[in-house]
This record gives sequence, structure tokens and C-alpha cells, in this order.
Amino acid sequence: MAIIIQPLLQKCTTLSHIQQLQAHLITTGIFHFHPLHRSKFIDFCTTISLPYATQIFLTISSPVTNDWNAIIRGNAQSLQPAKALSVYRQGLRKLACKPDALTCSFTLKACSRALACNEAVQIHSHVVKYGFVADVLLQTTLLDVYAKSGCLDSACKVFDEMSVRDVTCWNAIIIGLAHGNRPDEALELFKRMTGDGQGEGVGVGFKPNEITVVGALSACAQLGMVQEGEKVYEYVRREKLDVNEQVCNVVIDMFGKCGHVAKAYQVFNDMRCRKSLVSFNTMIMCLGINGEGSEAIRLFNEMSKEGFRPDNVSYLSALCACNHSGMVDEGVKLFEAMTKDGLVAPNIKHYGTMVDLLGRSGRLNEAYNIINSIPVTITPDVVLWQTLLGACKTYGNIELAEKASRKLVEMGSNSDGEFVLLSNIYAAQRRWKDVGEVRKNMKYKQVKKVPGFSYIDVKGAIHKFVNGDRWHTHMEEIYNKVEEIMCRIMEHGYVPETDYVLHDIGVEEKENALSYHSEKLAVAFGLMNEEEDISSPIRVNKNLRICGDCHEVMKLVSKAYEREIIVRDRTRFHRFKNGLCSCKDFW
DNA sequence: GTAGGGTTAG
Repeated sequence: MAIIIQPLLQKCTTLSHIQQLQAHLITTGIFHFHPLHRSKFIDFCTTISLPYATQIFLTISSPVTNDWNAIIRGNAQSLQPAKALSVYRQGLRKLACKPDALTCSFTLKACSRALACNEAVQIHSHVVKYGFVADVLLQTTLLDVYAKSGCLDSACKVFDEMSVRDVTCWNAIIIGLAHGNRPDEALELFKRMTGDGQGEGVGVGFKPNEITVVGALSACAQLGMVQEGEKVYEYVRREKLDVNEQVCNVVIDMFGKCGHVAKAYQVFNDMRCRKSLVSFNTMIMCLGINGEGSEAIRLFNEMSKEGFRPDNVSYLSALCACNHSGMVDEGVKLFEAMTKDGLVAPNIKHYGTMVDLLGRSGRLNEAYNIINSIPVTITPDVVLWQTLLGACKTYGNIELAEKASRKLVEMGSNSDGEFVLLSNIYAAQRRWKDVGEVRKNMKYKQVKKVPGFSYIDVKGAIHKFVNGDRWHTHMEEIYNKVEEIMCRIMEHGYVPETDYVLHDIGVEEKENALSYHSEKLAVAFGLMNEEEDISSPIRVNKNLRICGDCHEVMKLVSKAYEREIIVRDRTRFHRFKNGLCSCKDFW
């Protein structure tokens, strides 16, 4: 008997359709005697109603592996992916389910959605135990799951141990690294994959597809490596991968994050494929971080005319644009419109941007009120209070700073930045006793330090500097150069903020002293190495926000050495030229 | 026959 179930399934759109089909399958005996069709049915059923599919599953007296797979997959894709794991365990416990490669694959997917790395390790051991370890598809899933649940080292290990590799697993590891904050390694692997790398694995020679270039471009964007990005973009055009919208969006993002707004805009305007909401959002954000606030707002208004309804990311991008351009009233208006219309509910990031926007312009009480206006459904996070604290430092508001600081302590936050800020605020008012208290507290609590680092691209090689770095091969020269820079800019009126900030903070902290902030080391290295070509700017990328002292130093260096310096910090660009910064000191 | 990889966000 030929049973054609697929076309029937495709016509099912409601629970009642499902029930009719179920009745049909039962009366014809298919449900009991053709388990493959039954599993297919259950699998489909989970997409209409998972509870109902589960109910059906429970009526089966001895479910086959495929039935288990269907129900595990359904749960893995649901809002509670962890349930898939318990179903899987039930199946194993009663020896009711003999897992196959698919069972492992779906359960692994559940681990990745539940960010359950330890559970992934468990399933990994099952993969070995049941003999599926040589399955390339399963290995790729494994690799991807490790990467997505934050165990990047395990992901790399799986990748390294694969005996057969194809484009998909290369893509998985490249994207995993790019998303996991290891863009330098992602780019290195991309080069190795295409046979463009150095050393081990040269000549692998896989042909990147649209997914590969998305990963590579995202890595370039994070590293701010526009030369590499350009190369990938040339490849994209040559291979006509730019018919793909997602590829175009990442190209725009890459140019934007590398400070090439005009190029980003050109790609945006020339897109051969349909633009999406994401394309607009990306472009608006790109204009914002490059300080082109009014153009960003113009585009924001234009997108509605083109039939796109702004979503929360659109609003966030527009608010950021206002923030980076000091367009305070415009931002406030936008935020009010957003909350009034009720079409887009503000989230923690919108509130965060507003606190930053108001705080930076000195409207501290309004910033504080924004935090207090946050509905109970949203839990304020540390970033919010850190932002307020930062503004308090700028405007010397001790009272509010103490409030913010107390909040941060309550929230169990323990990062060095806050302590330093509070100490700075006291120090600026010469309240040395309070400064001492903060420091004592800092030591007592063994404050975690978020390491600041900077990248600089010199002659095509990426050099990474960590605060207080002493590992670079040219360290001695670099430190000497920093000394030289400091002396030279003092002639231009530089007064280090260090004087009243971190003095006497202890030997260990000396490494963290302002003069050895990673961006200063990077710029020193840049000045050492590129003295012959003074027409090209020195580009530095930093993982954290640039500090006030470094900002001042960069301005003076750009003047003293007649050299343009572009620093991309965590949130935006600063172009230092002839003693001034493009952010007009608003940041 | 059923499985693996992708874009924007303080």
C-alpha cells in the first residue's frame, strides 16, 4: 500500500487538521503499523502544537527511535529547549530509546539553545559511546554547539580533530570564533581555509561561500581591519555573492565599523537585492558611530516612507546616533515618541542609551529619573548604573555618584572601573579619606580587572597590546617611545590625570597606570614603525572605552607628531587631528 | 528521505 503522507501534512495548518489526520492514520492502521509515517506525523505535529504532539507520543506503547527524535527535536526548538534534554534522558533511562546520530544531533541543538555546555559534554561522550564519532555532520553540530554555548576551546578541539573537513565545518568554526570574541583567530582560519594563510595548512583551498564571507567580514569588522575587509568584499563582488542580502548587510557593517562611512553608504545604496529592516538598522548605526547624527536621523525617518516599520533596533540605532553627536533634545524627543506610540517597547539598552545621552550633557537628574522610570518588568543592570557613575565623574556630582556606587555594590558588581571612577570623583574634590576607603575596599574585595587591550595593524600584521603589556618582542623600545611621547606632549601642555588618580595604589596596580594603557602602547608602536609614511593615519582599535587621559594624550600626539590618529573604542570612532578630536569631546 | 554553518544592538 502506497501511503502518501507528506502532501497531507503540508495541508495541515491547525490543530483540528492535525486531529483529522490523526483519526485517519489510526483508523487505517498506519499509526501502529507504519512507524516511519507516524514519526513523520509527530515531527510535523510539534510545529503546530508541541503539547498535543507530546500527548500523541505518550499514547504510543513502544515508540521507535524516530518517535523519540521527533519529540526531542520539537522540544529543542521550543522556548524551553532544556526539556529536550529531559526527554532524551527519559528515553535512555528506560532503555526505551536506542539513540541514533539524529537523536544526538537534536539533543545537542537543545544544549546550544539552553547554553548548556556541561550537558553538551555529556552528549559528546554518548556520541563516542554509540559510535557516531566519525560522522562529519554530527561533528559539525558538536563544534557549533560548543561554540554557541561558550566553550570555544572545545569547539576548536573538535575542529582540529576532524579527519575530514568540508566548507560547512570551516564556516561553523570561523563564525564560532568571530561571535566568541576571538575575531583574530577567525580571520586566521579564514585565510587558512582559502589557502591564503601562512604556516600550517597553507593551500587548503576551500572556496568560501556566502556564509563563510559573513563570518570573515564580521571578524574584520570587529578587528577594524579594513584592508582585509576590502579583500573579502572584492571576492564577494567577483563571485557575485552580493546578491545575498545578509552578505550586503555585513559588508555595510564592516565598512561602518572600520570608519569608512562613505563606502558603507555606497554599498547600502547600490544593493542589488532587496534591503531589509536589518539593512537600514545597520546603516543607521554605522552613521551613528561615525558621528553623523543628523544623517542617521534622516535615514531613520526615510525608512518608514519606504515601508519599513522601525523596530527596537532601529530606535536604538537612532538613539545611539543622537548620543554620539550630542543631539540631546532630538534623542529625548525620539525616546518620548517611542514610549508614547507604544509600538516599540523600550528595553534595557534604550534606557541605557538615554542615561548616557542625558548624563553626558550634564542632565544628571533627568538621567537618574530615567532609571527610576524603568518598569518593574525590566531589571536594571550594572551598565546602567556604571553609565550614570561615569557621568557623575564628568560633572563632579558626588551625591549621585555615591547612590550609583551603592547600587552597584548591592548588585554584586565588582569591576575595577567603578571603583576607579568613584575614587576619581573623591580625588577631584580632594576628599583623600574617601579615596583611601575606596582603595581599601577594592583590595578587600579583590576587584576583578577587565583587561583593556588594543589592536594595531602594522604592515598587514595585527599586534595586540594589553594594559601594562610586557610581552611584546619590542617592549623595551615601545616603553621608551611612550616615555618620549609623554615628554614631548608635556611641552604642549599635557598634565597627566594620573597625578591625582591612582597614586600610591600599590605595586601590582602600577602595571595599570595610565601611561601604559594599551592604546598608548599601540600608538607608540605605530609611531615607531610607520615613521616613513606619515600621510596615513595610525589606526587603533580598543576593546573598552577610551579613557579621558588617553583621549587627551591622543589629541596632543596628533598635534606634536603631526599625525592623524583614529581610535575605534568599544562604542565609536575618535579621529584625532591637529590637537582636536572628531567627537568634539562629547563621548 | 529525515541531520551540520549566516546579518543589525548601551
